[in-house]
Amino acid sequence: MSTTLNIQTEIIPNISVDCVIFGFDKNSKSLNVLLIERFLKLEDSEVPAVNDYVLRGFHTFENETIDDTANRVLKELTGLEHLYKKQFKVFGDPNRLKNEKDIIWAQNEHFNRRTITIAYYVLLPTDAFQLENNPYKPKWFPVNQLPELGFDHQKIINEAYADLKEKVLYKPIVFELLADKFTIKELQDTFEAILGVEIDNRNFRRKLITKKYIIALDEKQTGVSKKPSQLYMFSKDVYQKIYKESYLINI
Amino acid sequence: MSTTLNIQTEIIPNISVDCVIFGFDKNSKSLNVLLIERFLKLEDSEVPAVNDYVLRGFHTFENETIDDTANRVLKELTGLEHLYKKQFKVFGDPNRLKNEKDIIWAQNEHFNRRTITIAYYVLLPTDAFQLENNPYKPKWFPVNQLPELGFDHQKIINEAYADLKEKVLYKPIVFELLADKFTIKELQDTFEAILGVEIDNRNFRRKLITKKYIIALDEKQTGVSKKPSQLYMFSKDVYQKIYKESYLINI
DNA sequence: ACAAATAAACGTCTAAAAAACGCTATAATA
DNA sequence: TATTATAGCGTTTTTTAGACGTTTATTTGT
Repeated sequence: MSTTLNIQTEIIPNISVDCVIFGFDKNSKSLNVLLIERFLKLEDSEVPAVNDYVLRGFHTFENETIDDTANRVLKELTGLEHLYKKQFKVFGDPNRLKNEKDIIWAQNEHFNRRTITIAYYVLLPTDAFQLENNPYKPKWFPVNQLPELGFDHQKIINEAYADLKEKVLYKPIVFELLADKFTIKELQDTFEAILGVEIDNRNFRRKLITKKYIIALDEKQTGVSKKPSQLYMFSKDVYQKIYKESYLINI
Repeated sequence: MSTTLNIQTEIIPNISVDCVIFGFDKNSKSLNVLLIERFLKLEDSEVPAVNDYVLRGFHTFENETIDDTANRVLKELTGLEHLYKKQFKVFGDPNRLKNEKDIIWAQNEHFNRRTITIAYYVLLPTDAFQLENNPYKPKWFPVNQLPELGFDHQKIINEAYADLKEKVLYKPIVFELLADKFTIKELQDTFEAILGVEIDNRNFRRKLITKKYIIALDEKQTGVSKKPSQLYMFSKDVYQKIYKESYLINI
């Protein structure tokens, strides 16, 4: 037994945090969501009572901020810290758990029936960490081909995706979905995957390359069987200096 | 005693909803926030122990949605329903109540020390309802000249205002701060008050008038001592048809 | 009845940005 | 050395933003 002081505190039974983890896979050009399996087999039955997918979530501890609960979820699932995350909405409907499976699950886990969950979404490249050896067995699913989801998690993902689609148009958050060094084509692929549109490569390229916060590196892509492309990085510093306030009314 | 069935339920002691009510006063051209007084005089003291202002908030009932808690706050304070409201952030720091007054107040009201509050902001014209006869004695304060505020409410207002400033640039929410019929000048005044900038009247006018969802009415202003201006309305229907997807990447 | 004052409303020009589309360059590999 | 896929540059047209001058409608004072 360790002599380390154990400052573990109680969880708040009616407050949880769920994270919609969006990962962009630049090879398949697909925007994915990370889900874990929810599986329950009752003693008296042959078929599983619950067998679907859910978002990962934790209950908040008494002495913990909401952001730290989200960080805990992310650390546990991805091993990573300091990820871009956006707290976008609270889901607190008294009838959130309405279907049979959710009720069985809640009883089995001794959940509080009226739990409000504070939802975040998170952006990262899918290859930022490895899925193997993770005890939760998380899996990536394309955002438009999700499996059957438990609780109100389909709704949560829909709203996260809607918010992402909106924000990506006027905030520099796409870069969070890519590695530090990226090509203009990858950036375009990311926009296309998120928005579900086609973008003219020539206009997109010109528009982005002329931005002062998109910085060309002294490096080119390697290991490709075509003309290797120029690598770029995004400078948050430069961005913030430029976009102090622009006040272009765009309604 | 009434025979009406009383379906009053318990409150959830650790979950509350606070509303930042923004009102635009087109006469003073000022963006205001509605606050109520927080006053407490302890038996053994001459001077009040607590005497400042706060946002209005309620605890959520066990059988109530979060949105309905917000609606309850708004109804109580303004008498109005169906106001534009945006749930923008949760404030759930374990040390939210840190100064002396907040702790005295919390003890006196038997508040749960770890309460998370779900914050909304609301937009309406200040003349949409009357302040008189309201038992809470709410008062309007210009957003840039707020009095001393209790709890973390200054922080909540700051974040609401920051979110409003951002959203107003690309979502048609200004109209919520004006009456159904408005002049182009009033619209401009509203933008100027929110953003704290000056806008060229001639360019603004041209830009707005050409929008299909800004519809000129067969009416002019009355009771003004200058050339009366044309009244317009905002058509949400037309707006939504046009802006299904515009996908202009504006980073 | 008329002039002065004031804000509404319209117009013109210029520069910048977006959109549409044609074309060339570079590397791997067959 | 030819092929081919993608990277990357260029040109024109259209749209929008920004700066600023002018006219028009109304009330109010004389």
